[in-house]
Amino acid sequence: MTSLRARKKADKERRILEAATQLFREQGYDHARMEHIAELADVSVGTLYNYYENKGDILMATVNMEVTEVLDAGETIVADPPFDVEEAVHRLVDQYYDHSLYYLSKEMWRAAMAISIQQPDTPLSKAYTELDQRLSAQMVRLIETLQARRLVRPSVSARAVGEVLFNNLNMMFIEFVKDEPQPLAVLKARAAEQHGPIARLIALEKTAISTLAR
Amino acid sequence: MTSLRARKKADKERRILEAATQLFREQGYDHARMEHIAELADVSVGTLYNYYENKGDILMATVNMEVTEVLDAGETIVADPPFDVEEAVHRLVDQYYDHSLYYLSKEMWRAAMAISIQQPDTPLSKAYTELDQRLSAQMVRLIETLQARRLVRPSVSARAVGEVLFNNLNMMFIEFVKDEPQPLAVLKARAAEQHGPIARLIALEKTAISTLAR
DNA sequence: GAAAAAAATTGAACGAATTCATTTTTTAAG
DNA sequence: CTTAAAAAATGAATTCGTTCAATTTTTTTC
Repeated sequence: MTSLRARKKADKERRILEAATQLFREQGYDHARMEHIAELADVSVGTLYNYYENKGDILMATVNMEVTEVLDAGETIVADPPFDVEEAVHRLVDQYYDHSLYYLSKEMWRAAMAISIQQPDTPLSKAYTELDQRLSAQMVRLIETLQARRLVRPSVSARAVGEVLFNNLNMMFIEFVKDEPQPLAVLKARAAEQHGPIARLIALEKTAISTLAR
Repeated sequence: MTSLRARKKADKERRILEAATQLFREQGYDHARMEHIAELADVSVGTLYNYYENKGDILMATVNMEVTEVLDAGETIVADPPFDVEEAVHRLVDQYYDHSLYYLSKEMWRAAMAISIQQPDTPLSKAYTELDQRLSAQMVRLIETLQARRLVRPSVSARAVGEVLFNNLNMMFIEFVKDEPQPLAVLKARAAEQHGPIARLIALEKTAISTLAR
């Protein structure tokens, strides 16, 4: 049987995360006060620190849940991608992007990315970095799958191309969250402009080489 | 004639920047205390804030000087690149990387990148972002130059490929500074692994297509 | 079920960046 | 050269995240 202590603990951890996430969304990560989070979660400020290392850690817990969802959603596409390289890459990329602002604001993403860079050795930052690596691996697998289906030239290094594409979409996402007014549609359009030419470079089609389009 | 006031001001700004940079290098950005910087620069703490918006702003001033140097150094390579795509890309990338740790520690880079993401609208963060865009444009120009010399397929979009390569090297640099023990040589080797295949994809040579090597 | 041990909670105290009312210095006006 | 206005400098007060000694709650032991 789960002890009273264990139950209380799980309950409090959930309450803290919910309270914090609510405030982060409503007021932004920076404006949210630890005191206020504690109040909402019905614990003392000191208790917050028994559950999370610091304020950023609470944010990272939320962000990691979000990224995990994105990863799962991506799996569906990799399992059965469209029969066209450019189309397949766009589908995966757009799904990442569409998911990204569902739970988290740009300001929350900015804070999370800053934390993952500045404090890379905390457990939840490491978890975040690992999730990123799994997203990258997912893109690599997409290219591999397309290659197995003879849509991508066999001579291409799926690993290199997949990782480069991922790093590119990731960097573009950073620019996107830095630019508060930039709409999602603009991000997608810009990403498409860059991934399109790469996709056509690696595509294996009769028309591929003659239409290595600009 | 420059007024007494203007001279004093310029002198103080320089003193503050030097003091701060020294402490950031010696003790790390995080451990350096504003009080200590003020003391070294021979001004009061309050005065620091008449010259820079906040602690991060002082760091960004140093970092921007560094990036400006990298940009200038890169110009030399773009003006007269090696007659081989892969070689040319590696030269530029390696020069970026070699320069990066000359004045700034990994810890300083981490802080600077975190700041540029989290506070993207301060003047010096915007300047940093603009410098980054100019580095990206430099890579695009390298590809264009190679294309003009018939080393890169004319059908390739220099813009797309250049930007993708830059975003990739930038993202790899972020991973590098996050990973304190990773040596520069490993960063370069990993970057080469990814840029090599891309370079060979866009290279225009008799042997190009048959050696689209993995 | 009482006592001891372990775990969890608490909030006041601390540390460090930042702010701001006051004072000092420099420039401009007469 | 005085004096008023403007600019710059100052450091004490404020803010907010984080720490930690003391207290309370839960579990274990006998």
